Amino acid sequence: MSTPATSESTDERLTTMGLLFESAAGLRRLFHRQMEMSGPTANQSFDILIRLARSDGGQLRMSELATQASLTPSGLTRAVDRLQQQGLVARRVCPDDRRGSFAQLTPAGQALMDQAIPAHLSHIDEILGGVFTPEEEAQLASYLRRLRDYAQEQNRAADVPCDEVSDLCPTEVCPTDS
Amino acid sequence: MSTPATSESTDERLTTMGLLFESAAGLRRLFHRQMEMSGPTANQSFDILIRLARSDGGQLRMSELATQASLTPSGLTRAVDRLQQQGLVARRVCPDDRRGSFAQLTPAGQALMDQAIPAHLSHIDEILGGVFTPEEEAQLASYLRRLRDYAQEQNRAADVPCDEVSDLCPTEVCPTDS
DNA sequence: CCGGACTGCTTGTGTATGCAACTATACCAC
DNA sequence: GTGGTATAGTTGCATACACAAGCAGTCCGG
Repeated sequence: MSTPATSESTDERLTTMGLLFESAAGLRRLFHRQMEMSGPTANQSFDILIRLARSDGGQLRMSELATQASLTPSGLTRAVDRLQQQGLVARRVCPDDRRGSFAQLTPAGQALMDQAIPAHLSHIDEILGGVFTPEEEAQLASYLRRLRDYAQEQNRAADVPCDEVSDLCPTEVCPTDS
Repeated sequence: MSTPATSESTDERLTTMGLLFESAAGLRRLFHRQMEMSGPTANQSFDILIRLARSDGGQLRMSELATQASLTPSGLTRAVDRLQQQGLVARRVCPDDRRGSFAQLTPAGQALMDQAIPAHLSHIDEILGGVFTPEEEAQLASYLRRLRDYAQEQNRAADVPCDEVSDLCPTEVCPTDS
């Protein structure tokens, strides 16, 4: 709202958004190549596996994993199906809530990640280290975090048509967790 | 196992990369919603249409458009097929090179974009204006541009395996195992 | 307890995409 | 010209994803 739609400034902003999508797509492809080289680790499955590997006990609730991986519940179900077929993860029923499931790395999955993650990390190091100074890197991360949080919040608000867009949702809460 | 831990700095970098993908995915969803609201304009087709709208004469070579939209030639062919079916773009044979095609906005496509772009721009303004100061915004754009250019360069280099790598790839053909 | 609303995940279906193979045109050496 | 190679785009096929509907388990007010 801060800026009226002067065609020049909005044009810059359009470009900025384009840069975000293009850089993400470009890096995704880059990682995709590198993965294929270093093993049969499926492309986008890696995103899921690495989040499990970084989680305590190598497990995560399906819904949490879906959020982290930017997938819908449906998409995550299929993705975990595939990984399960490959023997890399297993489903564990959540003892506290029997509706829920954990996805958990199997020993094979853990071993695969132990082998694959270092290459990935050094690839990332190469990219970020080659393009940014440490300060720039930190700043970029901060900017991106703001964008992500903003988008997440907006998306969540849109998902819950609850009492709707809060024009009049004063102290009344849509008390999302966290 | 519980701590695959390499180092902490690489862990931060992993997070930074994650933030890039998450923010892009989150914003993509956000735009997707907004588009559905304001018209039948297909989600990802918008990305193609807007690039045509911003190009001289509302037309672009297929290959150029594919690069800009982060699509493979195949993906772009289908996407343009769909838009053509909807009457929003047309294919024009390139007079200089009869292998090539232009994708060009039809009057209907132009009209649709004239109507749809302002809403999109104000949505972008709302996001960027709400999250960043102008200086931050400019800096973010600069960072993202570096990333995009790096990724594009690397991907292009990888597409042409034998020219650049020939140092270590003597007379033997690049051994694509499998 | 009992019924209804809600939540977490899965399944049915359609679609967008990538890769590999193919066609048609262009370019180059001779 | 003719043949070989490179380039622009398209097609066959497989896959990954989203949306909507469905199902089981949970929670809550009586």
